[in-house]
Amino acid sequence: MPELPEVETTRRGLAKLVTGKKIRRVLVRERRLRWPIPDELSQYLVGRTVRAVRRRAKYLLIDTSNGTLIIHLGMSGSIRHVAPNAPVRKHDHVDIELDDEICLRYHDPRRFGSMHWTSVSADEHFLLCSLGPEPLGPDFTPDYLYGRSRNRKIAVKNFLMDAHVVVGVGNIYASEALYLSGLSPVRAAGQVSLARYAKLVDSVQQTLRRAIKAGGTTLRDFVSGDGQPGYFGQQLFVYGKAGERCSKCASEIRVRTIGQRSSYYCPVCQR
DNA sequence: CCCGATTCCTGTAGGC
DNA sequence: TGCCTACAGGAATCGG
Repeated sequence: MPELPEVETTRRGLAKLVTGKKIRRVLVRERRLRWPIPDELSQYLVGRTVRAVRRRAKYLLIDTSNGTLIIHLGMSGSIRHVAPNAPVRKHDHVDIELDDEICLRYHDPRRFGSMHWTSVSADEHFLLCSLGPEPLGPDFTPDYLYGRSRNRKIAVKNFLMDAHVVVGVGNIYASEALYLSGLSPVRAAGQVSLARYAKLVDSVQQTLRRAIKAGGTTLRDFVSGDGQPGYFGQQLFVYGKAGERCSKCASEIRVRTIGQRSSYYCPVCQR
């Protein structure tokens, strides 16, 4: 699924392709995504020029002269650059055609993605206004995590995956980062020391940076390529490796369900 | 406020 | 070989 690295790769590809271009036509084949695509989407977009393509959390923000299109790729969404008459595949839900015969095609089998329109600052949109800091930004600090976690009884893994705490840390990266920092995924968030949170911040950033680097080589230009997710190629320490040996202590890696999600961990290294 | 459970959806993997 | 079921996951929302 598109993780932060895939979304960022998509953003870079889109920015290069559509900045400064005028939107000529919008075709919605299936409006039932995570939220219904607004009926007026075409009215909002057609005739407008793309000013910039930004990212906030896993949201793509396409700024035009009169507002912003907010796109989430959900679990299975992708945006590809195709020829205007390219054959339509199953689950090709939306086309956005721009100058120079550029056609952006939104494809999403599971329809967990979404498209919203806002005519004011996207940061004020209800989906974005209460999001936590970017994990690779200056506000994601040990002090911040420590402060937010006091008196919280929630498992530290769920805490880390809460987008109101910090954005962009999905199930895979949460398992990996907790392993790197030697923290048990089930430990209460409020019972983790400042020093441990410092280690965790470092681990999250290291994990994401490595994934972005892998995404950068595997995905190159997600918009014009096949949109193959890149995280498969990256080095995973524990995720999906139940029964295999821990690379530090050779204990057997375990899997258990925490907050309705599979969590992989080393029972010896993580306390 | 806090937290766990439920929900959306379909492709894929595993079992028999 | 083929059918059937379980599972995966982001994030809003519901219920206690």
